[in-house]
Amino acid sequence: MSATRDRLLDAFETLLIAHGPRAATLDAVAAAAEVSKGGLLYHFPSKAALAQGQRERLAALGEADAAAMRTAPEGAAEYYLRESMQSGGPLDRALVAAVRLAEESDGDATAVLEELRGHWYDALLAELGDPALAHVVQLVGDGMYYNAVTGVKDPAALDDALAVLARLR
Amino acid sequence: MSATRDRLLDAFETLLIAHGPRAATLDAVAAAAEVSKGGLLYHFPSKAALAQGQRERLAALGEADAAAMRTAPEGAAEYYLRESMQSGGPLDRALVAAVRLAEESDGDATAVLEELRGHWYDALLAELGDPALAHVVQLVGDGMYYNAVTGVKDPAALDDALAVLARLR
DNA sequence: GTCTATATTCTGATAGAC
DNA sequence: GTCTATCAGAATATAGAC
Repeated sequence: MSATRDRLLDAFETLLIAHGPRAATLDAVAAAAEVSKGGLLYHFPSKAALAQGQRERLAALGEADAAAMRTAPEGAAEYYLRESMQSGGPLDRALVAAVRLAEESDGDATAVLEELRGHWYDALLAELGDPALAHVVQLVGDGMYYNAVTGVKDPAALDDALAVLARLR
Repeated sequence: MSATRDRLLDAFETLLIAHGPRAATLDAVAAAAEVSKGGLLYHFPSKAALAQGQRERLAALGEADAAAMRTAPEGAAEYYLRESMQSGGPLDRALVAAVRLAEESDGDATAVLEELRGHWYDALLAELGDPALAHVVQLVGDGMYYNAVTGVKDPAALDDALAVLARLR
């Protein structure tokens, strides 16, 4: 993996997260990665290729995370909720960036998000044993993400979610 | 309220929902509303003015909805969860459009979303009486929205959420 | 209130030098 | 692998006619 290639993906994600798809232009990405536009287009021949590179990065990080859930000492559910709140890590960044791209109607990004959702649900179900409960825990995590994505602050979310979860099992 | 003005806001929301902020150009909005670009710019002198018009529409619809929650026969929580799943109504459209705009930075859209969130939470708390539970119900609703916004299908969400909610009270 | 025409800047992409 | 130069088309916005 080329270092420049990774810098370009980092810059692309940073712009998507901070200012949305409209700001994530080839010009802006190249400038943020301190490369010329020509340099960018050597690694990613088109904007679609850049988006695809981002999706591949997310898929790799997401699958690793689903595996980590299953062996987490605090259990898959708590690991998942904690992860949903946490902001700024590589997975979180890749996920928020992909959500921004998904809004551009690209069915490809939605497909990756949907597949990862399935992996996370399976890990939750393996721990909790209850499909409806696993589903609701996942929705709570989704809700935390939703707020993070829209910029809404909700600091008490994790504590309240864990408290209610404790009452349910 | 001018009819053309409303048609322009409708077209703006439709484009934001279907294809994201990049597709919601002045040209495209004007064409979808069957008005010329000059006609659009008479009603909304800039793109920022168009976005502001959309935020005002959302604020009005959202406040009316929070009031409706408090008098809903099935109770505020069920009303809220059902509303979060429902797709295509005026409030739903305005909300999804505002989320897309919120990503373009501009704290203004986030401020409206945050304020509406507060109204909905107050209505949930008034029915449920339990802050942590009200918070979790809201997060589940947020989660349903998150999936709707990213295009992920999750048809069983409402039934599972209502089943788990029944166990909690 | 709505239109057409135009100015200006931005955006994605190509070509070719180094 | 990276750069500069350049192009065609799109985007926001203005001016002025009707």
